[in-house]
Amino acid sequence: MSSFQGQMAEYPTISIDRFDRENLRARAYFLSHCHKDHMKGLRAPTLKRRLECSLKVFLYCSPVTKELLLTSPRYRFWEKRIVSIEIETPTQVSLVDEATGEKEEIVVTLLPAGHCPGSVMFLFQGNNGTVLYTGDFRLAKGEASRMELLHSGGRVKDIQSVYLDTTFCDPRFYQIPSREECLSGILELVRSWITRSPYHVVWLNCKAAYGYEYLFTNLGEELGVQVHVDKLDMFRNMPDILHHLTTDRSTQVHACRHPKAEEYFHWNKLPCGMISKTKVPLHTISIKPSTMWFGERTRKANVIVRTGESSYRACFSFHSSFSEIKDFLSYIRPVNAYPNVIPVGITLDKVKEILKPLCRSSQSTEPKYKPLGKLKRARKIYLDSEEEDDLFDPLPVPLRHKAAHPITLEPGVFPMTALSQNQPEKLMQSIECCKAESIQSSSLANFIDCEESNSESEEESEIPPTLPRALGSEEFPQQSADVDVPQWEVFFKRNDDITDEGLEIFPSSTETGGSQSPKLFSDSDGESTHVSSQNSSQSTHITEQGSQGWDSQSDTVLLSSQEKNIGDFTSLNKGVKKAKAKENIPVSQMEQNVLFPKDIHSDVKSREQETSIVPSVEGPTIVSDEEQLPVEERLLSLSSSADSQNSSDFEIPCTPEAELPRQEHLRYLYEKLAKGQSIVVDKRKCSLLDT
DNA sequence: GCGATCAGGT
DNA sequence: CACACCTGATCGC
Repeated sequence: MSSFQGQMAEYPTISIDRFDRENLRARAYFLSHCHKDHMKGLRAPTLKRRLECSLKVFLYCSPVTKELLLTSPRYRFWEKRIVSIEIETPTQVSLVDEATGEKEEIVVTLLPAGHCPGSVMFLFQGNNGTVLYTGDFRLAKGEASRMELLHSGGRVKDIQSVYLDTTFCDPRFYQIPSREECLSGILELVRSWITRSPYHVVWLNCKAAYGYEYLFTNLGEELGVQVHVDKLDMFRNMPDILHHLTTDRSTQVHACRHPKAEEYFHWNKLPCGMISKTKVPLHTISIKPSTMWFGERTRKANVIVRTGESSYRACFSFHSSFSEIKDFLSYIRPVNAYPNVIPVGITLDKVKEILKPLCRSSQSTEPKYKPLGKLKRARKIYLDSEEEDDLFDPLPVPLRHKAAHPITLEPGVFPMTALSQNQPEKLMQSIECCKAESIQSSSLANFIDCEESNSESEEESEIPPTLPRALGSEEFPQQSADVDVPQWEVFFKRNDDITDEGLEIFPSSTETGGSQSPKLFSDSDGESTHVSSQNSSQSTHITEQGSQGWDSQSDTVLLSSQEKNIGDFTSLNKGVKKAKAKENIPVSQMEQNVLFPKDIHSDVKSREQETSIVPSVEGPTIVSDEEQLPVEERLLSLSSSADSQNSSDFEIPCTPEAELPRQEHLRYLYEKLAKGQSIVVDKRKCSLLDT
């Protein structure tokens, strides 16, 4: 639950995700996503009144968030005052004090947050520096490195402060199975059940909240079923979601709700009232999405846990795990990181303590223990699972430079650039300097119910489903009206490369006569716990063979019985393969990748497209702050290389360390080490533009 | 009648 | 575990 009060130190005249108290004086409002805990005060009469007299106050959000928000009649009064900003399009916003006429310009960029439809992070750039408000987010490891607009000049931008979703920022929540793992687990459970007969139905016990849609759409796509929901008109302009939903109760997959749903379910009745189909009683199982987490060294267990005869919990998280947060933050390396959420069971100070070493300032002040007697560029032993397994020493300071300040503009919003969304991605390194030292395992069941509500319940829209909404085009003629059909993919990239690992635990065909429930818990490997009772999840906390390499590599594998077969590089290769399939990297660039080590989540980014903010339609010219550095030169070339010297004020090493070398290269390095040869790495010269 | 707050539930 | 909502009761405007 967000406890962010709405204002950031650097830009106190804007309010984000809070609309009460001090925020009533804001010059501009931002909404990261449509969950209630981020909308406090948004429909209060005080704000409504203020809006009536302050004609220059607007609410900025993503097109999908605008759509979802305006579906609710209670927020309809915002209609003329919401400005949707396209994802990944730096846009200038004028912050005007209506009393004094004082004006400040700020450039905001919306970055997909992977939390729910429409959810974004806000990157603000202005006179008080660059700050990132993450809203709520779930980003997989390495995803920050693929965000074009977090970078500039081939490096991560110089970010002063990050206002961070710290929901699971506690070592207790070290890992949460990936979206893909959870999805495929649920998928196979549902498949194994509904293929038994037309009378076998599944109730997805989801709470009133946006965020389950990607589950519905994936079930729809994989199983060819539509999901029964109570309402779908909010998605009327989102065909990719709408297509997989239905209000027809006769489907085999339900996500409908009812206050007495649990009671209904006890009597084999669905929340929508369905109890039989053509007079044949239904066989129903319930699947309750819950967050399951695993400690740092815990081998993952199944993403599905049976909690009763016909009840299951399925792993599902809207928020990044501790290791994902750590990866994100240590990549961004802001000067400051402020928690937006106090995780359960720990204090604000404790969270700050956790965040601090991930911030830049800590690097100079906190001496880090380093083992003595290292060989030059000696390989570190793989210690823990989620870490970067740096092949090389982390450099003390990541490269960064400040973005150029855009020129001042008239009030309103101006898209600053028209970057292609499909451009190849940057190859950026992850820098992992700080490993969690001790992870206390919880003896508690490691799941949390997944609930983030958004629905307005009662009197919801009577809008004709087909009518597109008129946008505030008078105010902002540069925004083409009625064309912003929200794109679901922007928020959740679907991974088309889901491996078939783990599928064997859900025999979809074999019919076991005895139990009504699908057979779920084959012991996929000797030690992973699997369960058919409620105490199961505790066993997932069992700490296993401390620092063995292989289990640390298996972080992308959850269900697999192949875990034990994972060699040193299996998951690396898999990662590369995934990235390739997912990101549509041009063949030529993939070929380049072969030549260089790369992080499993990194991709080569085309140089020519950098973060240069170029004029789009009528936007002003904002110049790229620097020339691109050739990515390739910063990669494996371990000999000294002249990285681009353009505009270089300082010589600072680039940060290639975090790229995980490819198998071939590792072997090469190992061979050299085995032969007693030293591996020489020269400091490379890179430019640092900011000061 | 409505909003804010709290207790209780999931 | 206690999330992040919902519902219902109470209180004050």
